[in-house]
Amino acid sequence: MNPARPITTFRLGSLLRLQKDPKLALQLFKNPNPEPPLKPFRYSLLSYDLIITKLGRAKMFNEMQEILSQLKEETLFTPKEALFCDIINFYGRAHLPEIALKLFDEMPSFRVQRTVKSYNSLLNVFLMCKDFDKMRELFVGIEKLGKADACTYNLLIRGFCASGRLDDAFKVIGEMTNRGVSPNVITFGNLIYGFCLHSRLKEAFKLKTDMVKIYRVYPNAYIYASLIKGVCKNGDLSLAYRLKEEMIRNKIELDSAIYSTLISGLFKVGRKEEALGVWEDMKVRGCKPDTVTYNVIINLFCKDKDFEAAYRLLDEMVEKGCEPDVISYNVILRELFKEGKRDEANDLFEDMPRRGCAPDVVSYRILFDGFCNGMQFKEAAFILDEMIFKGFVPCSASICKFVNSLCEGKNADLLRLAFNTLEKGKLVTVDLWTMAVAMAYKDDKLSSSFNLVDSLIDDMN
DNA sequence: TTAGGGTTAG
Repeated sequence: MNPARPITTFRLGSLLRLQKDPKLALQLFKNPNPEPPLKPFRYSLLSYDLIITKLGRAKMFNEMQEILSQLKEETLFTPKEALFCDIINFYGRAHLPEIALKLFDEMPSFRVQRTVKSYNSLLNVFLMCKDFDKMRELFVGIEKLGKADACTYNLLIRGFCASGRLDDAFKVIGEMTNRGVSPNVITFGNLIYGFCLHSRLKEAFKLKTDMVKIYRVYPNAYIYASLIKGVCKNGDLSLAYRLKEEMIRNKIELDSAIYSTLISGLFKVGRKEEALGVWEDMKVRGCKPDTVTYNVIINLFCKDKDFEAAYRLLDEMVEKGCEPDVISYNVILRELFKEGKRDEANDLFEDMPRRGCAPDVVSYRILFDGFCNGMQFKEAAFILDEMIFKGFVPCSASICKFVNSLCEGKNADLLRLAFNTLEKGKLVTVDLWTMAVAMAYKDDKLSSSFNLVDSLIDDMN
């Protein structure tokens, strides 16, 4: 960097935009010029927006709070409400609803006027966290801020659907129209999605008719996707095809979601060739497959034990700039284990970070269960330790099975190691203790068994 | 980025 050219307010914005690493971006923000400045650096609102959203996306909340405190002291400009919507959303995704609420309450001290937009963002946080009581409580309090809009009611509908209260969800339409808010295509989409999810297809289709007849709102691709998935789950593939034809007739674009649903539905009922036909048709019609579509096809080849084809698809995704995600890998990992290709699976798992994809809780569970089923308990213990260290938890049934196997195999060393690991994750239950103690007593060498129990207890303390 | 669909498995 040329020291003769100090970084200006404007240039900091451009540099922040380019810096992908949030830590480096923060460094740059805090110290734009290495030389001690003659006068304090003047930040732009854009720089604040960029650094705060970068830190929020990276879940670097302490650092983000620090910048927010600094922003609060700026008097030359007032931040936009949209920035606070973003931050509230970041806290929601991190399952920190109380902090989101606190920030919402503090907005006026940033000289930001709260409207129904930030209120809806907050409502969405409690929806994400499945705190439906709190949603209801917030909804009752909205009058203080303004009028609930369609988005507010749509969030409420999702809350009811998520808690299985479909009839209450349906009643929201009446409530909103009574208050002069018109239901929109998202309102009907949410309801149809809920009905389809609970296999109440008749009501879903009735709503699709009524939304047009009564409200003059027309179904879009989102709604067709829910319906197609619903009828596929029911095994009615001909109806799924008819819905697709109806979309073409109504000039609704067949997007990748529609194709993913159809291909997946066809494959699940054993119509593999037809599924591959739709996959070809999709490409012929110029609809670009995305990560989800590729995942559906990868799943198809994996279930067919054609791992070479699955790997080829992973490469094709990278070539086409459509990055494989954790599901792409989990699909392959699961099938590799099912086929007993545990070494190959482990290699792929270990290669994931290099390929730019961090394993998630599902990946770890696949490995842990896979090694247990293959009686590779040492490897299972190793994965267990790694996953618990990362804050992921195995299924309780898997832990039980694992401990049971170690007991049956009288594998005292691994058992001690496993208890140690499980304790770190606070996962040792009474059942597991009972199993270990029973094993100790069953052993004819009673004295050494007491030693085992003692050492298990010692390790805990 | 105020709200919605489709893929793993459970």
